[in-house]
Amino acid sequence: MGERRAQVLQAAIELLDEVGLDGLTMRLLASRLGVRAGALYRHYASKQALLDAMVAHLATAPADAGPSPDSPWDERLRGVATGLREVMLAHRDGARLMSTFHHPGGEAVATFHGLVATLAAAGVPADTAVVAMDTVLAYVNGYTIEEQAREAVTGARTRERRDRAFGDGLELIIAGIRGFAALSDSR
Amino acid sequence: MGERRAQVLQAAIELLDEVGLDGLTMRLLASRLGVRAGALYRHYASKQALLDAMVAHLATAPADAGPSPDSPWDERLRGVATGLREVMLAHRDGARLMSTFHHPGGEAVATFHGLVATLAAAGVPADTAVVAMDTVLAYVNGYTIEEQAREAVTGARTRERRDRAFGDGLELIIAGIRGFAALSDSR
DNA sequence: TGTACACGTGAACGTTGTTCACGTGGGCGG
DNA sequence: CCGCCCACGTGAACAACGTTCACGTGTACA
Repeated sequence: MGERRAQVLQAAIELLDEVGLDGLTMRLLASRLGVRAGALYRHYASKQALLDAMVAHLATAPADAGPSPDSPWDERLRGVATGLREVMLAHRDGARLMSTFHHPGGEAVATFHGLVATLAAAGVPADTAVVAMDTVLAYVNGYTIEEQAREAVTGARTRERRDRAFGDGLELIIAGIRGFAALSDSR
Repeated sequence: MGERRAQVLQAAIELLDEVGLDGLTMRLLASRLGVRAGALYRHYASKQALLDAMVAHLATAPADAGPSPDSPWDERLRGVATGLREVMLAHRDGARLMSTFHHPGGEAVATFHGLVATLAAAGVPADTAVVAMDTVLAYVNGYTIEEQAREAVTGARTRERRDRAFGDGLELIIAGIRGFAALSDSR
């Protein structure tokens, strides 16, 4: 059924990388498909619906490639954080796109709870584990949004420097979590 | 000179709180001032220029009310972080508004460097101090953007709960910083 | 008195998302 | 083979947006 629907979605994602979120207009997308703008509404009820579909597609694509099933909690946390940033950086205006989307996310909450459980098993109090996850997520979102906003203005730092800065901040948060874990665990 | 200019700015800020960033249109703002849309361009070259002015005005308004001039570093950090969040929460779509603005910010960089110096004086290595500030800022931005995005959809948690969650995450980061400070400081 | 200037008008331009009555062609059941 | 359905697309229009521009005002100052 939704074969054409998928083609529209893919074309939209490709166009996003070419012209950015602001340049992504229904008429331009239609012309890229050899079609008039009105035809797109056969497949998506609104532009927002299309954007939502794009986010859902981009977010669930590389859900795998995790660090490992049962590695130490800090390693898993690193994997989730860098993976989330990777997803956002993978496409132009990726962070801004994601932030326009409002959903708990079916698969996202699963890994979220899994990580919380892992933290708890490592000696972190349950409520602190939730706080830790929220903090890391907020950090990743905030860092990446600003990173991509800067990128659009001036090609400031190299990718390596940004990776390093991101990792340093992440390690700082992990150190903070470790402190709370140590409270109820003897080293 | 720019008397009318200031009136336009204030009306824009008031209108923002009423209709939100998406509802803030030049025509509506003009009608609020008993004027046609074209007249606004006598005072601001473009809508973006108006938005920039709004950000500049909102960001520099409550620059004072700091925690204290020479309190311990963690207390100052808390003050800056909660102050920044407060500024964003003070107006509807405040976080989104700020994120559309690209500037180092004259006064902002001053307090930034001041805080870095304070951290360094407290025993935190200079480069780690910079990382710490960047991390806190990214956290505050990320947390507040998502907080306000959620707020627009569903009136989820109460303000107190959100304050507490924000503070908990902040304490976690501060704990992480303290760990690095302890490395070169006894106790 | 006259001239400069700050301010506002009204109409238009181009672009955006979105709608709607209308076509068109292929596949499937009778 | 016929007829019908259905997915798909057209083309024109609508309302709203940011922005521009030639043209009017009044007030203040020389």
